[in-house]
Order: sequence, then C-alpha cells, then structure tokens
Amino acid sequence: MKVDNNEIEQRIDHFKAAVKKAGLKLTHQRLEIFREIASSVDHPDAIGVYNLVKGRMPTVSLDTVYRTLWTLNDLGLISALGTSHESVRFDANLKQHHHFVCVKCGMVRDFENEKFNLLEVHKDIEEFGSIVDTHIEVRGICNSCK
Amino acid sequence: MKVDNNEIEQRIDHFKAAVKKAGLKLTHQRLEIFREIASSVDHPDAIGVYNLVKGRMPTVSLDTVYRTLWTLNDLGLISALGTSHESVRFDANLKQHHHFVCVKCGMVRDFENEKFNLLEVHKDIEEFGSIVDTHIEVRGICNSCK
DNA sequence: CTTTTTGCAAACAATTTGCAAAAAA
DNA sequence: TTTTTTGCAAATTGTTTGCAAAAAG
Repeated sequence: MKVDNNEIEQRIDHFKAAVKKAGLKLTHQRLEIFREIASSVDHPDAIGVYNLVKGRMPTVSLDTVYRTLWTLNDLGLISALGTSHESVRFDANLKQHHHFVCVKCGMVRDFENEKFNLLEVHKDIEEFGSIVDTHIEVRGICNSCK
Repeated sequence: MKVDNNEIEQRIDHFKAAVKKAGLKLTHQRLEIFREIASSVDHPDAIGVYNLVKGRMPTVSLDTVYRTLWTLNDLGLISALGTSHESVRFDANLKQHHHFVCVKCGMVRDFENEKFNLLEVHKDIEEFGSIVDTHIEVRGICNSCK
C-alpha cells in the first residue's frame, strides 16, 4: 500500500536536508532505501526493503540496508517498531495490563488502569479489522537511568 | 524484583492445573521455568530465565527453556511481549500515531487519535520513571485474515 | 511399559562487522 | 583528493530442530 505522493515528496525533502545537516553523504542507496520506507504504509523489515530496492538497484546489499536503516533511525527520520530488536520477553501476568518501557535500558514494568482497558478506538481502526485488545505502552526514562 | 508470594502460589496452582488439563507432563524443568517467570516483575527473556533456573537445576538446557516458554505461551499461561519475535520493522511516519497490529499475520497500520496523544498515565507510572511518550497498540484481526 | 520430554549438538535466521574498493563532496 | 560509504564474506546472536537417552504417568 502506498502513501500519498505529496507526503512522500515532503518526506524526501526532509530526508535530504537532514542528511546534509548531519554531514552525511547523500548516496543513491540511502535515497532509494528511504524512499521505499517513506512510500509504504505497511512497515517493512530489512529484507522487505532490500527486496523492493533491489528491483531498482540490483547491486545493493542487505548489510547496506541494515546500516542505512539504523542511520536513518539515529537521525530521527524513521523509527524502529516494537520495543526493541532484542530477544523476546515473557510475562506471567494474566490480568489485562499495560507496560512502562524505559527507552534507555529496556526495563519493563506492568501497570493497571481500568479506564484504559476499554479505550474507544473502534472508529479509528474499523477499516483495518476487528479488535482483540488494546494495550498501552508508555515509553519513558526509568528512575535508575535518569 | 519479586511478585507477592500469594500471587506466585496462585499462579503455580493455575499452571499445574492447566498442564494436567492439556495432557502434558508436569516435569521438574517446566515447574522451575514457570516459577521463575511467575515470580518476577521484570519480564525476562529466555537466557535470563535459563541463568536463573540453572542456579537450582544445573543440568537444564537453553533449548528446553525455549521449548517450555513457547509451550506455556501456547497454553495461555504466559505471554510473549512485544509484537512478535520476528524482525525489526521501520516506520517513516513522524507524526505521533498509534498502531493496529493483526495478531494473525502481523500486518501493522497507523492511525491517529488526538485524544490518545495526551493520555493521563502519570499517576500510574510515576514510581517507575518519567514519560517520553504514550503509544497505543490495538491488537486485532485484520480484514484479510478473518 | 508407553509416550512425552529432555539434553546435546548441529542447523538456522536475523543482524552485525572488518576490510579493500568505489563513490561522494 | 580526502573522507565516507558500499559490497563482499565471514562472524555473531538469538532461536530452532533431529535424535537417542531419561523421566513422567
């Protein structure tokens, strides 16, 4: 699925400015990799981006895709989805609850909040599918990291 | 950090009943692995559990920990944190937004909702740290999966 | 006893790294 | 022409699998 063309152009302009401002070089592969993510409403992973970009740049390598993705992430031009790219964690709390996640160290703590268990999001997502549950992730800095 | 002892006992009783009901065998390693997760408020990953359990069961192996963790997850006794144990995905949408995630196929779509950008969670998490942002993940079944 | 589960070792998949050649500024 | 970035290949990390021996019921 595709993002509106105007929005894509805007994102690419912003990207070019940010790369220049950071003193990084504007390479063909950086542009194409960014364009791919900026154009898509599903959020592709590295291999997904690689396969798409390879159509237009057959010599691109997967490790360049990875490096570029993290560079763009560090520049704040894109963001990595999910808590982290680390290992899966497990939780034995079966009551509905939400999570506080420390963006520095990855610490996770549960909290409960009745009001949030029934958040009214139906209208926002009815075009996508039906709801199973709603989970809030509060990102922050934990007490031992600040 | 540790969960209240009463709560731990309850969780273990529930675990034993569920294992029996599923026709699985109640092994020493399953009990110890479950006890470890049920006792902890941080949500350990496989190696974390492995290292803790190894103290009491030096012969346990990491692959048994993995197998057990997924078995317990399938039984609904614990749950895996984060969207999935797959690869990292990237997002070029820089406006504050939330996600709809399909629990079957992993499809992710953005949605915006002004009201949710300022959710009042401060009281719930002030013992943990300071807030950077609040993100809602709506889990559901997407239209092409149902 | 019969069937499931474990531990071991080897296989895999996702991601990262060192280094010389190629491209950007 | 200097410095960054790329592509390749090899290394690493997290996780999974086949199989014979051990444990559960």
